[in-house]
Amino acid sequence: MSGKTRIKDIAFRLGVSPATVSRALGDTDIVAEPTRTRVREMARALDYRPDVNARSLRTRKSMAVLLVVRDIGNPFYLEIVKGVEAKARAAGYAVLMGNTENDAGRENEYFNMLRDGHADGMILITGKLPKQRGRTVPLPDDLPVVIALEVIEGAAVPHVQIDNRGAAAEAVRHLIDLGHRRIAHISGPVPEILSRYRLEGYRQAMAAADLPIPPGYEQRGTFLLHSGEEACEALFDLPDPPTALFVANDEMAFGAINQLRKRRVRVPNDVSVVGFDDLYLGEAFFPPLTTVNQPRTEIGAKAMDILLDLLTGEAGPAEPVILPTRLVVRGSTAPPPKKKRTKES
Amino acid sequence: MSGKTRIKDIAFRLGVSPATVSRALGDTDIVAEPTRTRVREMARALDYRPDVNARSLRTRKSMAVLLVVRDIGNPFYLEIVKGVEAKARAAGYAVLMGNTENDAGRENEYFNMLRDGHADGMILITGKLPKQRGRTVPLPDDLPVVIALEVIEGAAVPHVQIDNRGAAAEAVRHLIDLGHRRIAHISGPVPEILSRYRLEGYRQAMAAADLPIPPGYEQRGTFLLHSGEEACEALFDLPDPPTALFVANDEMAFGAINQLRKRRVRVPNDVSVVGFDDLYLGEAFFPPLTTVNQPRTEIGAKAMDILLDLLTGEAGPAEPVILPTRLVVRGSTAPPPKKKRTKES
DNA sequence: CTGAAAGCGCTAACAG
DNA sequence: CTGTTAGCGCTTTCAG
Repeated sequence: MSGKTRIKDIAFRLGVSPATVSRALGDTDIVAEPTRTRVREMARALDYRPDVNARSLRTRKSMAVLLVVRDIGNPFYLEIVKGVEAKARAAGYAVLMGNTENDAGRENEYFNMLRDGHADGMILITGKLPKQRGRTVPLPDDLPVVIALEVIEGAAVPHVQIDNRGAAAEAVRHLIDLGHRRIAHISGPVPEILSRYRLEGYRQAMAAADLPIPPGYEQRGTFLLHSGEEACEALFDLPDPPTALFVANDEMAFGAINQLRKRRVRVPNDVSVVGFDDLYLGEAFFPPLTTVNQPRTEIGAKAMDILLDLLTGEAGPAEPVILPTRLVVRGSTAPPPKKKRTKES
Repeated sequence: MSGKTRIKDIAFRLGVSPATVSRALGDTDIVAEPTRTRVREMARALDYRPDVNARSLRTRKSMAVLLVVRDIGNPFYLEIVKGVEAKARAAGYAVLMGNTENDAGRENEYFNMLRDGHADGMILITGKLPKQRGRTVPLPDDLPVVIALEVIEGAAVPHVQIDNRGAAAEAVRHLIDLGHRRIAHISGPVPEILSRYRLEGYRQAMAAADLPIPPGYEQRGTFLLHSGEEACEALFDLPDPPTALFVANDEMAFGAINQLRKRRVRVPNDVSVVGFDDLYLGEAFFPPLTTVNQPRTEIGAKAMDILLDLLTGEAGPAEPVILPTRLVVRGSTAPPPKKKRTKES
C-alpha cells in the first residue's frame, strides 16, 4: 500500500540500524544469528526488494551484462542468447539485449552503456568494434568485452568462435567424397570475415582435390533468403552449371533449393546442396537440409564464462576459443547424376 | 584516463555549479545561452556520460521498459520485439528483454524488476500474469503493464491483440470455399487461450457451413514442429481422413506437411493445409504455406504506444485493441481431389 | 557484533 | 539566470 518497502522500514520496525539490515540481507557479513533471521523474516513479510539503482550507485556495479547482436530478428542468434542467459542468471547477472541493425550509431550507443553504469560487461556478436567519433578505438585490455561467433581481427579481446574455414572445407569435402566435381559456392557478403573464411574453406577443399573453380562458380550473396535464389539463378544460367552447391548459410540454401525447384531441378537427385548453421526448421524443410551445425548454446555459454572471469578480474584466454562444428548429413546431398547433364533451360 | 567524467568535473573546469551543468544538459530548463553552449561543448570534449544509476535513483525512473516473452527462441516474437524497440527508442526508453521459459518463478522475477527500479513499465507476451506467492495478484489499475498478442481474461490491463477466433474462421472458410468438406484441425495446447480461440473459430466456421466434425478431427498439439507430425499421423490413420487441415500455427503446419510427404500424400493436390502466423520461412517452404498473417510489428508498436501513454499518466484504452489479420493464400491450398479418396496406407 | 555517518552522482527545491 | 543545499536508498568505513 504505502509505497515501497525500504531498508529503513525494516530497520525501524525491528529497532535496529539500516546498516544491520543491509548486512543481514547480504551473504557475506557476519550478523548475530537471531538478528539475522529476524531481519530476513521481516524483509520477506514486507516483501522487500532492494532498489537496484541505489545499490548500483553505491557498489559501482550493475550486475548486468549486455548482449549485442546485429539483428535480433535472426533466429540464428536465439540459442546463443539462451546459452548466455543460463550462465548469466546462475551468476546473478541480468542480461540486457542490444540490437544494432548494423548501424554504427547504435553499436556505439550500446558500448556507451558500459560506461554509464547500465552494464558491467558485454558480449558482442556483431563483427565490429564500436567506433568513437568515426574511428575504431583500441579497447583497453581490461575492458570486459568478449566477441562471440564473429571474429574481429587484430582486437585484443577474447574470442569464442568456430573454425569457419575448416567447417566449410569439411562440407565441401563431403560433396567431393560423394563424387561431385563441379561444385559451386554461394558466399555471404564478402566484406564480412565469416564469409571470407567460408569462401577460403571452399577454395581450400577444391584445391586439395585438384578441382577447378570455373568462372562464375563463386556467387556472392547477402545471407538472406532471396539472395540465395538469385545466386542460384545465376549459377544455373551458366553454360556448365554445377552438380553441387555449398551455400554459406541455411537461409540462402533454402532460397537456392526453392529456385532449383522452380527450374524443376531435383535436389538431391540432380543437384546436391549443403548449408551452414543448422537452423531449427532445416529438418522440416524438403528435402531435409544437409548442413554444418554450430554449437550455438555452447558458444553463448562459453562467452559468458569468459566474461564472468573478466568481471572477477581474471584474465581471459590469450588464444581464441574454438568450438567444434559438426556436419549433419540429411537429405539434400547425394552422389551426382550418372549421365552428364547438359545445358537445358 | 582518470576514471570517468562526472558532472562536477565539468562544473569545476567551467567555474560553474554542478546544478547549472545538470540544467544545461537537460532539455527543459532555461540556462543562459553562452553558459549552455560552454557546458555542452565541455561535456562533449570530456566525453561525458551521465551515470544512469544516479539519475534513476534521483528521478525515480529508469527510462527502461521490460518486454517479457515466453520463449525468446521462438522466431515468432522477433518482429514484435522490433516494433516495441522502434517506438521505445524514439521515446528515449531502453528495452530490456525478459525470457520466462514458461517458468512461474521467472515470470515473477521480471515482475519484480518493475518494483526494484529496473524498469518503469512492462509489456507481457506470456499469457500469464505474474503470481505472488503462488496466487495471482490483481494488478493495481495504474500499474504500467500492457498485454500484447496474448489474452489474459479478466485482467484489467490494456490488451493489444488480434481476433483469433475470426482469423481462424476465415482460414477455415477459405478451405470451405475451395470445396473442402472434410476439414480437420490441429490445435495448440488447449489450456492456452489462443488455442481455444482458434479452435472455436474452426468450430464456428464448420457449424456455419453445416459441416460435421467427425470424431478424431480435432487433434491437440503443442505448437511445436514434431507435434504437427504426430497429430497429422493420427489424422491420417483415421478410417476417413480429411482433405484439408487447419493448423493452429505454422510450425506445426510444417511438421504436418512433412508427415504428409512421408506418406506420399501430395499437398495441395491431395490435401490442403492452412497455417497460422506467417513465419518468415513459410515462403521458402514447399509448397509455400497458405497462412494467417499477424501484424507483428504493429502489435509491438501499438503495445509500446499504449505503455508510453500509461507512463505519462494517461489512461490506457478501455477496450482491447484488435489489429487486423490477413489470410495469405499461397501454394498449400487447392480444391479437394475430384475422386473420393479411400483409405490407403 | 552493531550503530553512526559518510557518500556514490545526480536533480530538484529554494534562495538569491 | 545561477548557486547552495538536500536527499534519492543503499553499502561501507570507522568507532564502539
